[in-house]
Amino acid sequence: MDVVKQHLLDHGVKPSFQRLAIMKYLMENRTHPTADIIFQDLYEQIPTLSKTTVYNTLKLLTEQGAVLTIGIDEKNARYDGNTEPHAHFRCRDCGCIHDIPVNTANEIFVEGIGELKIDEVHIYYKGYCKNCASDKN
Amino acid sequence: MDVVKQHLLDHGVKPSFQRLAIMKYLMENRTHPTADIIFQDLYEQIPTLSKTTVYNTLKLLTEQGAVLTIGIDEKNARYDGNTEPHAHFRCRDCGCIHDIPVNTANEIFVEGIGELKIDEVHIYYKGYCKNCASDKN
DNA sequence: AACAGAATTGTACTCATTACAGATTTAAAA
DNA sequence: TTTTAAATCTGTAATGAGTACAATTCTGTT
Repeated sequence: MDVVKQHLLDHGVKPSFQRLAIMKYLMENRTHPTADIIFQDLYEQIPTLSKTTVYNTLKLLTEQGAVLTIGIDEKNARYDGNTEPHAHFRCRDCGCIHDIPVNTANEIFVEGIGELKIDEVHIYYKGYCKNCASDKN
Repeated sequence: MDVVKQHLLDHGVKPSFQRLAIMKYLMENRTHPTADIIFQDLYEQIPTLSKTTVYNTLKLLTEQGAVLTIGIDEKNARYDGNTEPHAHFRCRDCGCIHDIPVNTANEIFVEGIGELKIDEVHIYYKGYCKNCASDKN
């Protein structure tokens, strides 16, 4: 069966036309897009798509764990179809976002957390990417 | 000399009346407040204070490394007068934010970052605080 | 086919943050 | 001390991501 459809079903999300399109987009585009970029791109193929649906769907997918919402960009939320544990880097100059292979799952076991019930960890790196760092000589 | 004034000078910030008030507030209130909360509280003592000044000052202080801007809350930016390396926790229920004693400075040395020049790391934990976890029984 | 509930759509709205231009303060020169 | 320019601060208006909501469409079931 379709990988995208199966992914939604695995996370208890009924695979509607729009949900499939958005999930497929995130699985094929590992660019950590904003909701608006997803909307713009999909709107070309699906002219009946509403921006509200994109927001609603991304919220649902995040709640069900089918998608990761990333808060590394102060301006907009970014979305990631890769839910395997990993960290993120963002360039201060060009704003590009890269995956960083850190097993964030290990980070959940922390000293000195008292009685906090931690269930999620986000690690955000900031700095300059290869291109932007070389621009600065 | 005044600790607050010295802190600003150490970070190359000219210690104006407003800047001192905002920096002092952040050093005395380790509650990770929003810009609006800072404004509300200081406005009682300084009725001439402008919200724009609070935003401008927090931006300046962050750029100069005198203050940390925290992105753990999707709604608003939070500010922290403690610039020593540490991580943050936010409760999904009540929204409270706690410091977590993790030496984020160590996290800067990561495998597989390619040629990225990393200069800052943020670690955000999410879950339920002691009070909110017990409410759920 | 008819109905009920779920999903989608479009518009109006909220509200954190920023832009901007005018007023005020600072600090140093004359 | 007065002058002057730069820095800082202020208030209002604008921006723009995200949400509320009510109307519409779709889905699956009797």
